[in-house]
Amino acid sequence: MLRQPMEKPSETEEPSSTPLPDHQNWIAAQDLLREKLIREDSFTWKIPEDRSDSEEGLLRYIGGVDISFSKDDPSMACGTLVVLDLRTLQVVYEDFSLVNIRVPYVPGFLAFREAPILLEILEKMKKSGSSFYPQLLMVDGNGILHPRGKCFCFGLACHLGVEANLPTVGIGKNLHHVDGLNQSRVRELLEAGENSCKDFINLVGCSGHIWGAAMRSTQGSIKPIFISIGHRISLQTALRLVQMTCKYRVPEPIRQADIRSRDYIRKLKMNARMKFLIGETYLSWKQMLQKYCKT
DNA sequence: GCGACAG
DNA sequence: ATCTTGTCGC
Repeated sequence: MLRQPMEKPSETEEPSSTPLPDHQNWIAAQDLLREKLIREDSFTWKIPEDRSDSEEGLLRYIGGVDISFSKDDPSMACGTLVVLDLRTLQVVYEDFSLVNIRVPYVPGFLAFREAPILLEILEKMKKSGSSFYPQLLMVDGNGILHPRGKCFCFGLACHLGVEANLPTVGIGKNLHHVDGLNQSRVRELLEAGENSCKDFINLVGCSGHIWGAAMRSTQGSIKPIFISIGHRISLQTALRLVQMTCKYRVPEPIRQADIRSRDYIRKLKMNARMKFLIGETYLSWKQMLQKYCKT
C-alpha cells in the first residue's frame, strides 16, 4: 500500500548482507497496537488541587523515561526510569538498564528501537511490587504527533502506553514535521497567540486536525516543547500535568530521566577510563620488570 | 525530483 | 541521540 522510502528497485550491488529493518512489519505492528489506543481520560486517580492535598485516590507518582547513548559505542544504551512525587517534584525511584541496541533509529519508528528496553524496566519495577509504580508516564518522544496517515498516528508515547497499559504523555523537544506543521508555522502560531509563558498553542495542521500543543515553558526561552497525548489521557489533562511539573523547559520527570541517564553513561565512561589507565600502568610496570629484573 | 524527518 | 567552553544574565 505504502511505498517504502528505503526500497530501491534497481539495487544491483550490495545484496543487503545486513538486513534492513522490515518497515512493512513495523507498520503492521503500529496499526495493530493503534486499535487499542484510548485518546481520552481513562484512569482512577484525580489531579490534586494543590500540593499539600493528601486525600486518597489522587495522582501522586509520575514516571519519566529516557534513553541515552554512548558516543564511543553507539550501540551501548542506558534506559532510564525515574518516578517523581508530584507533591514535591523530587525523585523517589530510579532504575537503569544498560543494553546493546542494534535496531537503528528510523524517523517514525522510534518505538521499535527504544520501547523494548523501557518496557523491560517498567515490568521489572511492577514485579518488584514497589509502591512507587507510576500512575502516569511521561515519555521523551511524541505521542499522536507522528507523521503517518491522515489522522492521528502512533509515536513512542502511544506505543509505550498501550504496551504497558499506562496513561502516557509524549514530550518532544523538537518538532516532528507532520501535516504541514513546521518550525516557521509553529513560530507563526506562537507569535499570533500573544501568550504568556505557560500557555499552549494548539498544533493545528493543514487538515485541521489538532496534533498536540506547543509551549514555551520558560519566560526566557524561545524554543518550545511539543506535547501530544500518548494513551488513556486527553490533551487537556496532559497539558495541565505538564504545567504542574515544569520547573524548567522540559517537565521534571523527563528532565530527571534525561540528566540521570546521561550521568550513568558518563560515570561508566569514567570507570572505563580508570581501568584503562590502571591497565596501562600495570603493563608499563610489567615492561619495567622485564627490562630491569632480567639481569 | 528534492528535501524533510521525534530520539 | 552525541560532542563541547565559555559566557551572559538574574
